[in-house]
Amino acid sequence: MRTAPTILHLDMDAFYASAEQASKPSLRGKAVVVGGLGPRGVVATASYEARAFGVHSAMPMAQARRLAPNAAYLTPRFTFYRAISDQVMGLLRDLSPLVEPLSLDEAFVDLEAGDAAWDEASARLVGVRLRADIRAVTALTGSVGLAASKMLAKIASEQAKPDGLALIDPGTERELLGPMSVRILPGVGPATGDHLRRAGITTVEEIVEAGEDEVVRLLGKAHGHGLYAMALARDDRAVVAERDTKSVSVEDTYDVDIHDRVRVRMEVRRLADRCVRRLRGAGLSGRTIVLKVRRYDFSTLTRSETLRGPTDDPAVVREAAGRLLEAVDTTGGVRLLGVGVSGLADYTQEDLFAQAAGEPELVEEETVDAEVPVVEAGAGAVAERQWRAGHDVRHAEYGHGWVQGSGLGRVTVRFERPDDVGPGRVRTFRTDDPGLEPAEPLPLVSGAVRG
DNA sequence: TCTGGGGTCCTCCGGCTG
DNA sequence: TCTGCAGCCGGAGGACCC
Repeated sequence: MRTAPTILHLDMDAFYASAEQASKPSLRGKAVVVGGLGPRGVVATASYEARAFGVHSAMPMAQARRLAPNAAYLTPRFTFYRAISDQVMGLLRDLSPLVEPLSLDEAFVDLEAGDAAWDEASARLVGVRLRADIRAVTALTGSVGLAASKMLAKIASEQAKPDGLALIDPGTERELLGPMSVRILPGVGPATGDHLRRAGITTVEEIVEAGEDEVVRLLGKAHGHGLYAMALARDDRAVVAERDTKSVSVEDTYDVDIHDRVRVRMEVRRLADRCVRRLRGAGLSGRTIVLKVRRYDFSTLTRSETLRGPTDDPAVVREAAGRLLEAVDTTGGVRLLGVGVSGLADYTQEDLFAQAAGEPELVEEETVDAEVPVVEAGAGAVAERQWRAGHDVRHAEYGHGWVQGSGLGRVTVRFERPDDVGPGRVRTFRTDDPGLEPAEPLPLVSGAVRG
């Protein structure tokens, strides 16, 4: 275990919501909630203003709306966030070749491996500069944690939030961790937390006091030994730059439970196709096909089948998923269906498509990029354009703006750009207004290159 | 109140095989 | 040929993370 605080953890502050606020001046300083807007959506990110009302990640959207009825509610724009994330990850890779992204908004960096820092003073300097660079390039803020291990660097960045930097001095770890809740330790979620609490253990200190044997008895071997070591601030997990994908899956939660068996079969086929498209996109194939079903009562079951060899043939995956479905009782209705492939191998089989005799080829999804407003054929002869809330548009006369809302043949647009100082003006159009068209997001910092 | 989507890892169980 | 056993693999589910 190293002795200098040269592991850096970066966590962008309320990332999706902050990106939306940076992109839309009228939302700055306001409660913003990003997540699924359907009846079964959950919150992905809430701005700090929304958190003041008690809104937080993973909360059902309906509950968020009761707590913060006046907040702005937006669907996520992952393509936009990914572009910003690429810029941030680029800054991290300038520091070291050992960068381990955990998600779009979080990463570990091994500063020693990049010769970027070797002691407390140099690490702190790197952190300060990094935060300034992130702000200059993206107009967003990130919090930085510095420590001698991944676990402690992550705890430090948590303490630094929002918009701060914290460094844990080597030698002070045990003292710092002791009084903290067991939930601070990686791998302790609600279930393990409850388990420990029933045994009278609520703080990190109490894990140490209970002793390794007792913790192993309570939680099992792998988890117990690991957790006891973490409680002693022992964590020598390395920063790993490249991780192989182990599985690829897609799933959909339906606004209304599906009861019709024919419809269920159709959805499973569609999901199988989508999954294969992702699989092939990543240049992979896999041996094990997994079907996931969440029933009306939220009970979830998975059924899997392992093939003789890896496949990326849509017909094979469709058939396997279909077979698995036949063994599942869906009377009562299903709220979620999913199809996944694991046991991955590093190749695709172009020619196998030809073998799917009589089977329809991969059907292109009606919306390839669901984040872009699309022209969709409606039930009638007249095509009606769908404008998604929060997405960028351009109007021939008024310029760049974003969709505030749409319905009943009308779409309301606020015309503003990221570099505007105050909120822009609002106009309402017919949804088929010929002057209105979808647009790409503008860079948050003028002059900055978007990825 | 009513619970997303995409992952990873661990545990347990049962069957197969040498 | 039967039995016991160890080890591996597949399948299912749970917990956790962002």
